[in-house]
Amino acid sequence: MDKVEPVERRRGPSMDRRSERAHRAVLEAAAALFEDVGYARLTIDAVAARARVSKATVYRWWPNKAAVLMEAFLVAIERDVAFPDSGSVRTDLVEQAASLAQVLGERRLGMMVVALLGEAQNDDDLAQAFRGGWQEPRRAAGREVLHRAVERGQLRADLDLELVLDGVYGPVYLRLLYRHLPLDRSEIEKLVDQILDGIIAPNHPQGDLPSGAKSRT
Amino acid sequence: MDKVEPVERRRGPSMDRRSERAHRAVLEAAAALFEDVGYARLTIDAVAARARVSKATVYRWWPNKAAVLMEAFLVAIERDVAFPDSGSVRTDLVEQAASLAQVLGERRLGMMVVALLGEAQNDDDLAQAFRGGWQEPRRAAGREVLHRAVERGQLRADLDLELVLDGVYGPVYLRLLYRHLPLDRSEIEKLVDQILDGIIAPNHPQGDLPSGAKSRT
Amino acid sequence: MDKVEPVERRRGPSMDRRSERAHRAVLEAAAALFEDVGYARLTIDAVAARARVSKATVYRWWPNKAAVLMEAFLVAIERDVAFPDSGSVRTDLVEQAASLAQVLGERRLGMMVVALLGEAQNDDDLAQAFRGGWQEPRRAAGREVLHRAVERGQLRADLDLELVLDGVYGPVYLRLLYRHLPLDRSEIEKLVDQILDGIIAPNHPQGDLPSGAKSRT
Amino acid sequence: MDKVEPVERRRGPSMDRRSERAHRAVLEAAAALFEDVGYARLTIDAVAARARVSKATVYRWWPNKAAVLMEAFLVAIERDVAFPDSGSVRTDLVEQAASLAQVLGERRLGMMVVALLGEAQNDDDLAQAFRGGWQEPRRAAGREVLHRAVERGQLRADLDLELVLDGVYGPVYLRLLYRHLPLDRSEIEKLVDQILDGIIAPNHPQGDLPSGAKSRT
DNA sequence: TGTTAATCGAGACGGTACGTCCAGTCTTGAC
DNA sequence: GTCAAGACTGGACGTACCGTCTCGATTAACA
Repeated sequence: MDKVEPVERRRGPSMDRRSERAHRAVLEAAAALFEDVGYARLTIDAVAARARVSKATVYRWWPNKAAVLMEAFLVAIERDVAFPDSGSVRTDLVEQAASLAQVLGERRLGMMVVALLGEAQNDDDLAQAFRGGWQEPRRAAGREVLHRAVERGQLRADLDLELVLDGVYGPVYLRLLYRHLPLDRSEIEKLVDQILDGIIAPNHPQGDLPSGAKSRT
Repeated sequence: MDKVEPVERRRGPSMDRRSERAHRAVLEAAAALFEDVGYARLTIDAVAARARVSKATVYRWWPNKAAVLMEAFLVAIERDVAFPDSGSVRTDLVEQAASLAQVLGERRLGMMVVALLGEAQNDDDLAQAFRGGWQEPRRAAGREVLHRAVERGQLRADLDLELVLDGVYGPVYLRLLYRHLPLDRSEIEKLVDQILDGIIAPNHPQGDLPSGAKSRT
Repeated sequence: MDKVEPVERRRGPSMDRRSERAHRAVLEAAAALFEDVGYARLTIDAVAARARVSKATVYRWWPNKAAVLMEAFLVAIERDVAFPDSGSVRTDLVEQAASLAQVLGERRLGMMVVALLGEAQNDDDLAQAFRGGWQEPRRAAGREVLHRAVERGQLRADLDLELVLDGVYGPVYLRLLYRHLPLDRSEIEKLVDQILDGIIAPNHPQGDLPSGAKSRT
Repeated sequence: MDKVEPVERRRGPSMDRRSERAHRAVLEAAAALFEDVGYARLTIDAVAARARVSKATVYRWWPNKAAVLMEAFLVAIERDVAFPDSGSVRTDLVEQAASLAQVLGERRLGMMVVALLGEAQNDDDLAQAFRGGWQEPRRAAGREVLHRAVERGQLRADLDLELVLDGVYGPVYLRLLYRHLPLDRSEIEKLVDQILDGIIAPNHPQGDLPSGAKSRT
């Protein structure tokens, strides 16, 4: 991901002239304030004040606080995308799940994701920016890892890769957003093992095994 | 679950008698308005007006709109908890995942979950009510299913059941809250199969199999 | 004038319940601030702050700052209307002109009149309130004085009383609003004499005397 | 009045060349917009936009919108000054009052006078420009007329000419700015007659006639 | 004729106030 | 004695202008 190009930014011949300083200051202020007070109590007034920028300037470049926060989030995480290729699916998946867990596990970023997810339910522009800037690049990386593993014969050929991706990322999200239990490195390894190997007891006659599984014993 | 007893509800001597109509009307109004305008634009004023109740009455029984919505959510879903016991893990897990998908897939309820999840990040009372009224009962049912399967020898004995629960519920949440892809019955079945059986190719020499898996070949 | 009934005040069954304290405080604050900073720099924010009232309360009862100021003005001057009846037109007119001069000559009130006059050019509600609350009562008093004088035979019977009123009040306004020259009591007396007696030289053959005047020599 | 030389105009070496088009365009735009929206809603932004001139250019030549409007007003009326000398005071005064009434009676110009009068209350530069560019030339013309009439013996020698000027102009202002009654040519003639001849009934014993008047019967 | 400094348009900037909306508290009058 | 009705303070909203400030682009007078 070379450059975040937020959907809500108006483009024009003279856009470049706009104050880079103001732009950065707003994003930093938004991130800092978000950490202090959370999304609901975050106000554009406060962001503008902390960034020593006028409110009008904020509204000139972003349509609402969700958009500001989205860009702040994307800036904060954009360097973290990883396309590992160790030759081992297991290692690569652990790597990716851990990278995701690192972002979501950081209090500030995790809360941002929930907040943005909430807003995106009612804001298509936001949803699109979220998907394009955050979700899809990560899934693309995961898809790549899985694809290579299938080609190497490490994974079954008949997999629905999207479903596998959900199988890996879903539990990470769930743990870190509900925060019902911690998710450290060793848990992530257990999770990946579980996904790779399945959970059924070996050598046990299962009355209802699916075709793929049946052939395995 | 006989009765939802929301933590945030203040109790008083005459509460049960006088407020019954008002109480119900508020929850109905909140649910209806939420559907129309979403969480952010839902106002206590509007709820009170629609319920033909004074704002003071709303504040007498709930501390804020998140609490109102939480109770409305819990009322709306409480009949849906399922403790299936078909004798087959696969069937039971599909049943439970489908039950969850049904709730989250219903536009109104799914949005409520995200909204409440967002609010709960900064509101411990809310988080507790959410866990106690929604999340934990469902996990308990799932845990029960898994426990029985382990006892029957259908699942491996060394499993971390919490991690398995996350493995089942996580993907369902992910799909339905990000809405990147649909999740119908057949997808749910594929998901459960995938979890049960794992995804590694059979008979393929995996250089990095975990200990548990290694012993299986 | 028993009661000022500002046009912009919404009437309803529960209007009387509104906080008398807030109402008074707003008018006082508006008058005080007007004196300090003038009309253009008078802000509703400042009025609300000084009155220790929320901005919403101001806007609940008045549509804009001109309306607030109008009511403040009417409250400030309403006790000053005079219906003198000394038996002498001259005395009565001097009395009334002096009363007007006293209001307009007071820096704060004079400036209010100009400001309100300016706003009233583009605001019919305001113009009507201004006429009804300020201008017309005073003209009515003047009309009464003139009418009695005509009946007593002190003034010519063929006068256009409205024009006479303009002849008396006009110069007072002009002096006090342009402030080109002062207007003290003795000037007012000279003015009234001038109006009563005219300015033509006695016994001088005027080639163009009007009919009424001609018969006078 | 050869040339309007507004106090607020900054002069520079090459001003006359470059700015001519812009200068005129601004004044025209200001006048046109004033007519449309009135003083309060007239904005420099709008003036600049309509004149196809940058805001900076407006501020380069005028300190504020009042100054722009003042110059627009002076440009609009400067050709209207009249120094009539018909030999008859009555005719000359009617002429001058009518000339004033023509300006004030034109909706746009009348509103400008009120607006400028209002602003001038708190802006000495403006007040001075108003007096020098509008008020005083007209009064000078009136003073001249009165002076000649006194010299010819048509008016009493003991008059306070300033008070007489106020007596003529004041009513015209009052009528046209309050707009309580129209003021056409015949009304103006009646007004001048009234001022010249006075309003007291001839041959009526006035108990309180002033000295000048007493000697007249 | 080509250089250069003044002036221009465009419009972003930090501010201030606008007028609206809602949160959450409090008062009143009717039932 | 409760409740609806709704006024209240407080404070954020998003908008509109203010007056200042870069920017290039244009231009007119001088080199």
